[in-house]
Amino acid sequence: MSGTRLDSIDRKILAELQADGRMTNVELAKRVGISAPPCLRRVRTLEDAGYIRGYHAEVDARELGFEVQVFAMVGLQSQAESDLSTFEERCRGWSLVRECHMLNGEVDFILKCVAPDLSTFQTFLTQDLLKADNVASVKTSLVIRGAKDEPGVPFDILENRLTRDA
Amino acid sequence: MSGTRLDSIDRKILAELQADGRMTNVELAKRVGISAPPCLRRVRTLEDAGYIRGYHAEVDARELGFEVQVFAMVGLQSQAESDLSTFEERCRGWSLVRECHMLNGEVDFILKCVAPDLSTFQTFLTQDLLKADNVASVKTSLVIRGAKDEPGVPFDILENRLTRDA
DNA sequence: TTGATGGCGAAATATTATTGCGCGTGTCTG
DNA sequence: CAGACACGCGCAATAATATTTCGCCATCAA
Repeated sequence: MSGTRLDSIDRKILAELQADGRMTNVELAKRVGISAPPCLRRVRTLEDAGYIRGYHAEVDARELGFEVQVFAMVGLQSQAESDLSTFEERCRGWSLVRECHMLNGEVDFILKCVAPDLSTFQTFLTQDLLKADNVASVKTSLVIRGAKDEPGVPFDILENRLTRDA
Repeated sequence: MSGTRLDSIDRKILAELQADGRMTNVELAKRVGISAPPCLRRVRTLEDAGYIRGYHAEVDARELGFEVQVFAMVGLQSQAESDLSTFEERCRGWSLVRECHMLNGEVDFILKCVAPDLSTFQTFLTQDLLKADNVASVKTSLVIRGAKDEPGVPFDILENRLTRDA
């Protein structure tokens, strides 16, 4: 399944679809240098193998009224596995929390949150996050502005590293 | 242009396309309860108005060999606007840096980085980031595991807040 | 050499996107 | 209060795209 290695065409496909997930299969085929049918087969294979997890429209949060973006560093009282996963489960249930990553170091978790305004976030912070079981400390930092926001894979590096094989 | 307010159908469209950016227009139309032609027109309008910035395949970084994910908190020596934007420009040029946000508080920037392995990241850290002009301090935290990663807009909250109008 | 395997591309078919047009609804205006 | 207008819908027709089918060629192993 995921044991199959990717060749340079597969990587091009992934790079193109990461950049434009709604590209037509004909267009994609043209760009990667093969015809449409095998191109579509490769895409399906990449999807099935889990290289492509899904497709998403990038929606402008600000235009929709989500003006505020906040990073929250969370420290827990207990780092027992069951307590960690309990907290993670909580995070998954909070709509304002868009990302939750467990970290090494002094802080246990970093959360990326969005909110329509500061008071909404403050309410969430005091009523939900700080009151959650096992939460010892929360330090928040407001995002003043974004300079770069391109989640995903740096395919330029991939090509350099793999020029040897395939 | 973006002065036009969205009705509940528009919001449904955005929510659906955020969840599945490759949904066919017929399927989308069915889900939001209108026929295909007006649905497509709405999508185009939303794109042109900037509500939809683009479409992207979600690629599994781990499968592609990017095992390491790191948050880096960066402090600068000077917070003069020109120095800030110089640093931001640098970040845009670094492939390993996928996100760069300016923060309030003690730290000036938070960077989300990916790398194939720890040594690649360490090389980047010491050779590039720490050597960059104006960088005063960098604290890094390795991501141990991800509990939630859904960049985007929490449409469930949007609906609750807007049930009044439209 | 020969048979099996895998991937390609041309052609045919099924889906989907897109355009053009007439209809109904709500609003503004005389 | 009627009529003109603007807006957005949906039907039907057309264009583009996706998807299947099938035969060909290269590679590899026996």
